[in-house]
Amino acid sequence: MIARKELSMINRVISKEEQEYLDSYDLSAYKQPSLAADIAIFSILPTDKNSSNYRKDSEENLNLLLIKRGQYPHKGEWALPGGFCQENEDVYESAMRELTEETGVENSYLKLIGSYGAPNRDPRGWIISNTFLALIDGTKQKVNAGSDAKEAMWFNVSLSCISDNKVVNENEVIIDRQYALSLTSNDATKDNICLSSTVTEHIEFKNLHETVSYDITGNDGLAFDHAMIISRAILSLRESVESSGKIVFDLMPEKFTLAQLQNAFEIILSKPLLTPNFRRKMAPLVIETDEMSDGVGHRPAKYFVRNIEAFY
Amino acid sequence: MIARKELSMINRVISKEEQEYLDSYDLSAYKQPSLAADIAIFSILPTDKNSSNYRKDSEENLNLLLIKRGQYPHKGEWALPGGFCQENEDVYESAMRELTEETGVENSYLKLIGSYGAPNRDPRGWIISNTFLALIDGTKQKVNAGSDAKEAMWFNVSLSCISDNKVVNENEVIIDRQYALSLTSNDATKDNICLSSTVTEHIEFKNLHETVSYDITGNDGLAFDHAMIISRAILSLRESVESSGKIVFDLMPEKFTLAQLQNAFEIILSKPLLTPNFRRKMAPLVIETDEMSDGVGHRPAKYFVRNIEAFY
DNA sequence: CTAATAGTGTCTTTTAGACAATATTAA
DNA sequence: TTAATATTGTCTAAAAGACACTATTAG
Repeated sequence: MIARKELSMINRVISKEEQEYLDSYDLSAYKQPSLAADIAIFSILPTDKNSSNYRKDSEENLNLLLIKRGQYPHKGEWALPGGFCQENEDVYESAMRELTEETGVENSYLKLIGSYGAPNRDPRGWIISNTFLALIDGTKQKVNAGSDAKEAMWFNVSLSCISDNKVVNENEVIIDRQYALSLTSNDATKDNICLSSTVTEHIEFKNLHETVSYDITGNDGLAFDHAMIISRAILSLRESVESSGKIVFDLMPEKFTLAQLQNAFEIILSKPLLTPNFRRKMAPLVIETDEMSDGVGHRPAKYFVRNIEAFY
Repeated sequence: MIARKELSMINRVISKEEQEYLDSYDLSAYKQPSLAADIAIFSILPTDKNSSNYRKDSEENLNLLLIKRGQYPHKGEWALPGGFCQENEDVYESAMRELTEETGVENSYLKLIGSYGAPNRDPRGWIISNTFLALIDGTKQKVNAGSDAKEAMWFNVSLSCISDNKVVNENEVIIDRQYALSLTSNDATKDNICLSSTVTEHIEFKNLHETVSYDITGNDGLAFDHAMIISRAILSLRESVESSGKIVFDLMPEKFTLAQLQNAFEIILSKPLLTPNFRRKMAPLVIETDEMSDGVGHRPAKYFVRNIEAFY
């Protein structure tokens, strides 16, 4: 829900002395990096396999958009959509531009969640990636809306903690967690593609301060350090939803049922919620319409829209 | 509390074909920016004026560290500490390096909060600033610990909303807010320095999506777009504290009284809290020591330390 | 003693959790 | 009718808000 654009009108008189300084100033005296914007674009989509039971709703899942690299490095591997930041734009604009190119979506929730610049992360050289979390309405997206021939695909994504080790000493805590990241292609027309990775999280609290580091300890099919970036994007998404929940609406179409909304919460938080309590909590944030779902093989549900006044 | 360091060990076999591709690849074919890390370093410090009343505790305030620019551009104006990212480090490391240089503090809470790259933000050229929020224990810091002769100073900082306009149409919300940012030097030995700025926040919800932009509409004494960056850092700090509160402990020394802790919350949230309720909420996060404050002109207070187990 | 701050007890209100029960649809 | 999902009601438990009250210190 937060797409940011910064404008600073700094009207300043530049003296002759300052102009001379500026004219002789050489930014490239220090080596400059390339700056990329990489985006973890999530949406909620139905899984491919339809249940044979006409009564059952089709299952939904968290999906992430990846692009198959057509060129070195990491040719043939799957990577987050992204691109280099250009001189006439800030990095939010780069991210939004890439997002529109890949999905056809003009606006979306877009939030800066990290910056990655480990010296060896890209064999082409010094490339820093500012990474973004984007959430889009799954019914709106059109993969490969852009004209370029990149192969883009939605993947069912899941991140689960497979080991969690905590050691508490006096005034000191060390936590090691391993996460299994798993991605499977959500497209029946093509062969099933499975990508996976193991990411280790190391948290150290010592001398009154916390240090967190991440490491890729296993990787199958994901380019660069993207397995780590994706894992952290998912953790960041969960955190955001836990702390307010309002961003979940960015995954919804204009009109949605409360079951759809609840489903989205459950998918992101990886835990079931009690329906009556969920509805009670959402009540002030939505407005009932007079439309109903139909042809669903069971009792139809009311469609709701956001109650935007309650958001501000 | 979160200082991040990323390590990705990507062990990959590079084919001859790929090596040839890499050898001929020229990153500088596209223009490259300079990347800077700028840090909003906050701490809570006593205000300069001591009350004449021996019973009263000295007042405390939120303080921000600024550096007087000794060179063009914006020579003589005050700016956030920061510096260019170097090739052997990621931008978190640049931020931490700058922080240590300026304050002598080795570890601190450090969080990426934004990226600024408007084309005209720096007259020297294309400089992108990844900005960080840092919180340090005010009793530990030593301004100008580094050897360079930069003039660094703590400023009492306050951000207040001076106008708030909301228009709700059908499916559309437009909000315009003006914030007054005010900074006054916290150093009795020098002349009183007052910096101020007006920053406008524009929020638009339209076509199911939110767009937020910020603009500097008045500025006295602050360099570049730093008035906006500072304002947003303060808003970001408030948001973090509202959503969990745990980061407030990063502003505390090892041992602190509950009144000190409550004071920090009140300063950041700009609102008074009810003491009994505050103590009840903090109880699981702290451990009582057997030390007490003394010589305070009134009933002494117990010192507490963090209960680190409750944080994880 | 007094002003100032430290610390406790308890009542009320709000919010969250659990679960039973009823309602409606397509086949 | 039935299996599936939609929707409501209500009881209980926990958390948050409000405020009266007692405790301790330096001067």
